[in-house]
Formats: sequence, C-alpha cells, structure tokens
Amino acid sequence: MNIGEAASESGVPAKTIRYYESIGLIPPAIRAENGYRNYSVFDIQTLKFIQHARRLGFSVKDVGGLLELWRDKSRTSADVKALALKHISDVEKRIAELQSIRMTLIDLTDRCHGDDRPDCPILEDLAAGPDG
Amino acid sequence: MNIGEAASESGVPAKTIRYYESIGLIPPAIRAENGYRNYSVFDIQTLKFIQHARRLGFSVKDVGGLLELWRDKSRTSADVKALALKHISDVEKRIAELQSIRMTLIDLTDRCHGDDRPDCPILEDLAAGPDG
DNA sequence: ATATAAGCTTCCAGTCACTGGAAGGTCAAG
DNA sequence: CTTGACCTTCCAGTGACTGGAAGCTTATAT
Repeated sequence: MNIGEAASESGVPAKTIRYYESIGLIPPAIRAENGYRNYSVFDIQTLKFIQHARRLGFSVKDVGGLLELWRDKSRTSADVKALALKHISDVEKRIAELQSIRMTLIDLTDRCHGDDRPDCPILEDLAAGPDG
Repeated sequence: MNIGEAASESGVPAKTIRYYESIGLIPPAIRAENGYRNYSVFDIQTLKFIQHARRLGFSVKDVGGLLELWRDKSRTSADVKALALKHISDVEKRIAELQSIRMTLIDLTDRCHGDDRPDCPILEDLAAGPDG
C-alpha cells in the first residue's frame, strides 16, 4: 500500500507519516522497486494507534513510550496506567488554568459596556495588572 | 533603565523583550552611548500590558491589536470587547476539548487494573480507536 | 591597577509537531 | 503522448520563545 492510501486508511496525512518516520517514531518503511514507501495492514494499525493517542493529547514523545509499551508483551499494565494518570493530571492542570483565564476575561468583558465610547475596563485592567 | 532592570520591573525576560522588539511588537528601544537599550517608565507600562495580556492567553498577534487599541484614543470600547469575546469563545472551545479528552482518559484508566499483569484496556482502546 | 564577574550586544540554533512548497521522478488514463 | 495524480527529497516557515556562543562594557573586589 502506497503512502497516500496508508494516509487515508489511517487518518494520518502522508506528510505527517514521513515526518514520523524522520523522527524515528515509526521505523523506516520498506520501499518498492520504484522507491515508493510500502505499508502493511500492521503499519496502518500502528498509525491509527498513534493518531488516537495524539488526539488524546499525548505528546509525540509520550506516544513513542506508549508504542513501546504496546509492542512489549512483558510490560505491566501499571506502566501504562502511570503514564496515562500523569497525562490526566496535566490535562486537569491545563483545564484549571483555562478556566481561571476564562473567569477573568468574562469579568473584564462584563464590565466593558462595548459601545462607541472609548473608555474600556479591559484595556485599563490589562495596563494595571491582575490586582489593580 | 537597562534591559535587565526593565525585565525585572516588567516581569518580561530580557531575552523576550529583545524578541518582541525583533518582531515589531514594541518599537526599537532608544540606545545609550554604549549601545545598551534604554527603557522609560512608559516602556515598562507597555511591557506589563503585554505580559498581562499574554497571561490571559492572547496570542502575540492579538496583543499587537490590543496595544494599538490601547494607544488609539479614538477607538471604541466595542472594538476591544469584540476581540475579548472572540478570545473567550476560543478558550471555551479549548476547555471543552480538554474536558472531553479528560473523560476519555479517566474511562480508560478506570478500566485498567494497573498491576503487574500485561493486559491493559488503555493500549487496547488506543489500538482499536474511540469507537471500538 | 588588575582580575573577575556580571551585564550588555548580535546572531544562530533548537524547541514542538507539523505544514507548505519547490524540483523532479513515476504511473495510469485518455 | 500528454496530462494529471501520485511519489520522492529537501528546505523553510509556523508560534513564542529559549539557550548558547563570541565579544564588548561596566561594576566590584583585591
């Protein structure tokens, strides 16, 4: 299967597949006589795995770790769970940050009348800072 | 005031101040005889404004827009509010995405016993995909 | 006076995870 | 036989910095 078909099968763009190969996330593809990359059904499985993990916000480096764990039949489920729990805590931290940002922005916009007058608490508060 | 003092006064690292100058977010600093950049109290104000807006997640490009609005005495508060409301909606979208990711991860980890056995629903689901 | 350390300058490279595009080879259809 | 859709490689750009090298200036300590 050529890279284009592999891309549409897996959902990972051809460009990105080559990129994953270049950084060593996936092994170099076997080449056909014309130099084209050739992908097996197993390769597609791997690409789908990567795609799903990336959609869940795992970094490419983390995905590399997950792939190793996936291929390693002797690893324990505790290893995998630890990585996932760490990632949950990162996600929760980011959510909390964004929620705090959201509250501040809502407060600012609520106090801005948003008409054709020039005075605007949003700019005033950005100049004065969070406590002023 | 040298760039180091400007950095500690404003909270923006010296390196970042130079970077902001290089991309045109702030005008080129006036130089002393020895070539060192010289900052006024007003410049510090601007840097603080930038810092606060960045902390609220505005992109550097958006901060550029906010700075223009800040300096433009003839602008209306509606202009500013529109930019802020758009940003709130972006933040909310991102929060929703992260919450969905979080739920999926929690579901996965809940179903993974996380002991020394090798079978792990996290890896299985990453391989099978979100619906399988 | 001198040594040293801190602070400033510029410029280049690296980060992360791609993405776009140019230049050129290959292949299938009309 | 030509067009267009593939494929190849390599280089550059994104966003927002950050690190580091090489070299100048200034402040401090002896």
